[in-house]
Amino acid sequence: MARIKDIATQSGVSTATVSHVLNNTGRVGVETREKVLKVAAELNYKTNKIAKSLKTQRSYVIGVIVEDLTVFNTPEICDGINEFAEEKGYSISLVNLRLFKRIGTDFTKTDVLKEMIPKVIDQLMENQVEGIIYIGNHPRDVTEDIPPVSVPIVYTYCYTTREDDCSVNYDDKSAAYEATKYLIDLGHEKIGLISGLINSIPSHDRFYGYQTALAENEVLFDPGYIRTGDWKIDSGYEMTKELFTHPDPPTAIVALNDLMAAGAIKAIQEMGMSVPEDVSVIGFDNREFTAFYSPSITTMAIPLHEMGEKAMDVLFQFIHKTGSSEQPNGNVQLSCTLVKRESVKAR
Amino acid sequence: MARIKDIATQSGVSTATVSHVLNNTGRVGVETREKVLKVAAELNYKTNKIAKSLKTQRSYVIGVIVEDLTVFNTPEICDGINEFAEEKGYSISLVNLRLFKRIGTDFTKTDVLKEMIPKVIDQLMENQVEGIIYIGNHPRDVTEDIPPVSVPIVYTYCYTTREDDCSVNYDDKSAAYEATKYLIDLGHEKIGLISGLINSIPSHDRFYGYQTALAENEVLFDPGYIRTGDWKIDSGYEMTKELFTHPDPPTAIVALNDLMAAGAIKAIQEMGMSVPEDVSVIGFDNREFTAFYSPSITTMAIPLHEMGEKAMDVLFQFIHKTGSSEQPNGNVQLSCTLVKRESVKAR
DNA sequence: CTGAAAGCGCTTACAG
DNA sequence: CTGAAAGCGCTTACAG
Repeated sequence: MARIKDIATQSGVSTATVSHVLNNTGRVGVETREKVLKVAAELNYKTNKIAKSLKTQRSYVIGVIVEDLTVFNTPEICDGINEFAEEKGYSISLVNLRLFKRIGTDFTKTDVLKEMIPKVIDQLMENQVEGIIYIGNHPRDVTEDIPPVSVPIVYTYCYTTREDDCSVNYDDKSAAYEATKYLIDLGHEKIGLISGLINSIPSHDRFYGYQTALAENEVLFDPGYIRTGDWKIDSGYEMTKELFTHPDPPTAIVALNDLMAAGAIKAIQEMGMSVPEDVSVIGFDNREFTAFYSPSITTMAIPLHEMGEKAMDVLFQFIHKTGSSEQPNGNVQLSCTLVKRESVKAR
Repeated sequence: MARIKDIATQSGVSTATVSHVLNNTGRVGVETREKVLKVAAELNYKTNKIAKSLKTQRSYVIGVIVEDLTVFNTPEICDGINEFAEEKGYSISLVNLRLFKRIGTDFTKTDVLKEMIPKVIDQLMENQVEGIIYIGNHPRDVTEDIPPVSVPIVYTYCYTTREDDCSVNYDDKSAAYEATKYLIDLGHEKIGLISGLINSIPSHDRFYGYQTALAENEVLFDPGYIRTGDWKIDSGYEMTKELFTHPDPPTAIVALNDLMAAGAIKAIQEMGMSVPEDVSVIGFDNREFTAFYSPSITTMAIPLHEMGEKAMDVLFQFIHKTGSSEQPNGNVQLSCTLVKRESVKAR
């Protein structure tokens, strides 16, 4: 590998001058400049960024910690980070906790997390990252799991209550409101809701959005239309069967994720009814399969790509501390988008 | 950030000695050692790996170039790389070409690739990566798209004909053979095949596997049972309808990917038949949705995780050049696994 | 067992 | 406009 010193000797100037022409800093005579550039090209010179980083104390790398790369939300968030980082000239050091494979979806097992996180943060710090983005698998408070860090850290698809730290998420309440409102506007008044696990924040917020939509549009709230699932397909199936024991069964169902929506559709079809002719079903997450399902499933798309971009944007602002007062903080919320497909029909 | 020099002054020894105790190199007196360790802990010392790398000329980082992180195969391959890299103490610098978003699935537009690849490889080289793994989106020859690199590079989910370079892939022929054989063993003799685009290597190899299975089991090959789709769901639907214009229509269909299998199921159901009661359907890829589909789809799982691990393993061997003769090379092929679900039934 | 010194490949005041 | 020199934070022969 050619070094600056090689260019210097071959072009008969000092390393200082070579550095200046390579970085366009300082005034260098035009012929000196050309000579140096020519030699650099001949030698196929590539900057040693390790050396440069050491001297300048800037690495231009950010650490991205993902709880699990193979969970559906993560690649697209990462993609957004990549896009923005590429623009800004940052490299990504990726750490994959592989959490799902290690502990499944049981986030009460945070001892595993508590043990891993400090280690991977240390690693990242040793590699001199300028900031960290932490991508969760499920929206929840991770403040207890993640120790304070001496570089900026922004959380996405999870959040922190730590002051000065920033998270970027999506707006669950509005999303559920919009989904419910969509059904109401289509003439539905008996709208079943299949919630996820009750101890989860999305379940709470989405339920709130559902209720608000009913209230604001003067549709009576009937607790008999509410069931609690566990996010898995089978619970959507079972809760739907239960919903249809109601004397005046729903004409539409909002499932709080796509898997339960698929379960709901299966149950409805099994009961001899058809989606959307007899019952409309709407999901949440816009998982890939919803487009392939038969019928294709109307669902709320989470702005994953935008969350990644925004997270990187916020991190970038932290790193380059723009005017002290404009410092971003708290929880940024991006909007979801309704993706209309075949599983919903006007009443 | 505390430096070795800080530890040295505070514990009254030289930086050389501090370095020795921190790295367990050289003999250091036990009380000196303890003193140094104590001070290091007090100062919350973290190695500056940038400085260490510069001196030792080893970065312990490998570059992972993915054609598109959001395409289904990529996260799981990455996950395998992560697992192995973590064990071996390597960091991952992730570069996402975002190819699908840039050019879709038209790999004839390789000019975009040809322009991007040298750039990202240069970046990686400037960051002093010790090796590179390139993850394709579709099995194809990428030799023309990727210039020679001065560090080891291994390809996965794509391959190269460049000598000394190594690719790791899965065995398409055996996989298709096994899928077809499975149907034959269940008593099927009229087995339709819906191929992907004809210019693709997987289409070729899988067709070969299908034919071999028929031949070896003395099932007559009927070209009337063969249709060519384009990997998309609609083509599976349409080709299935065509297959059923055959005077003696198939009792089972092998679709060369899961999307076309989903299309096939849809078509079969629409024609008033049932899967698997009337027709069995088998897919390829084990996409996530196949488990949620109704009926759930029997399919061939590609060993993505293992491919990632193996790629990292091979790269690791290149980096640490174990005995010259054992150098891995050529195309490593891993086996697929049949995932049995509801869409197939004995005849 | 321990330390002084050189050097990895860069950048950057500073002097001329 | 150009160069000599110091230094970023480490490691590692080498000498003692």
